[in-house]
Amino acid sequence: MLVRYTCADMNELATADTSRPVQLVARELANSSGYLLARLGLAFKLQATERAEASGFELYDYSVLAILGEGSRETQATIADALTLDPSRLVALLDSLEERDMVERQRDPQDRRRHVVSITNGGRKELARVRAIISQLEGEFFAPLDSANREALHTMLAALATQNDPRCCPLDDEE
Amino acid sequence: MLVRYTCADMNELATADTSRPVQLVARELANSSGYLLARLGLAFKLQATERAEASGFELYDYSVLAILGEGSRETQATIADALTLDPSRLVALLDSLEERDMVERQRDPQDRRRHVVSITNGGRKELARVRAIISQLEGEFFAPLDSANREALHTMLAALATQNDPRCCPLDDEE
DNA sequence: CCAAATCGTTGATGGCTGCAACGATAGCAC
DNA sequence: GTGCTATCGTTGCAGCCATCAACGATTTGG
Repeated sequence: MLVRYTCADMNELATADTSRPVQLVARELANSSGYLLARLGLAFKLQATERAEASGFELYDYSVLAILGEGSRETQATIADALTLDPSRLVALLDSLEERDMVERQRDPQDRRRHVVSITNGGRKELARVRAIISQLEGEFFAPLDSANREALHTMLAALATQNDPRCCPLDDEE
Repeated sequence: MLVRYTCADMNELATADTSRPVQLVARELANSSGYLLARLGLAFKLQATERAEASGFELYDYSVLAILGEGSRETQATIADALTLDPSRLVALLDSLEERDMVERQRDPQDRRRHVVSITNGGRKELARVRAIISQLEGEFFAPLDSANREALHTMLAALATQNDPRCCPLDDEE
């Protein structure tokens, strides 16, 4: 149940290599929803990374900005936890975002160990930009499904996430 | 659009950390089917890895055995290509599998540069074992969906794969 | 006032990925 | 037949990233 995927592969996929008759994975694997989930998820992430970086973003920037866009979080640890990200990795991300004036770190006067992180106006503008990029990608990626099916798919994914990745879906959610 | 996930995280997820009120990701992200796809795919892969390794397998072993289980491939390159895997990485995998007498490498008499790789009887038995493990995981992972929905989901994933990851789904496929 | 815990940060370490180079072999041109 | 080039599997190397430990600053609790 492998999922590796490289940027080179994405290019290869893009340029549609017709010289060799694309090698197929075992039907046994293609028949596994879990396997498809893993490969599609990785494919989506790589395309998102590609497009985001083409626009000067790191993909993780989007996750962070999206979270802050819905309200400041009390501590950096909460952000890292939501994203299942090592706190030390978050430091570099915030440094980068702060340099570009997209977020602000302020000492919490209540507890001076903490940094309250919040998004800036500039950050909101940039957030809108990346959001549009990702949104566009999503439109292309899910193009094979009509609107009703897309909604059905999302509902099912949310149900799976509720059990398998609670950080994503607590209870309810709607498109 | 981040997807990182560690084994530690999986444990954390397993032990159901109730001390802290699980931090949620932004609704904006949870509402993105692509984001859910990425996170669920990674979650599934990690759980699969965990269980496979608990039984003495490397997860990639399963991919390789599954492919060979449906017929020998002419060259190692075709296997690597199907799995979107660097040929050099495949070498180590096959070495390991060959040591454990699960696969055989034979020089192709037609073209002595090539190795024809095939699965052994022992390999078939081990393949059945891992298959059972993964199958069980899949049952648990997709438990939130009833049988009809699971089938619908698989059909949709297959449709997406046809466009976004042709190596998985050429045209038709059925559970 | 002291000890232990927490928060953000830095630094080091190990593992993995992807790439380049190599020997062996085949195909092709002449 | 003889080079030249391409292909195949393999090996070795080098960069990158995740993970973990440690540290200063600060808070909490006894």
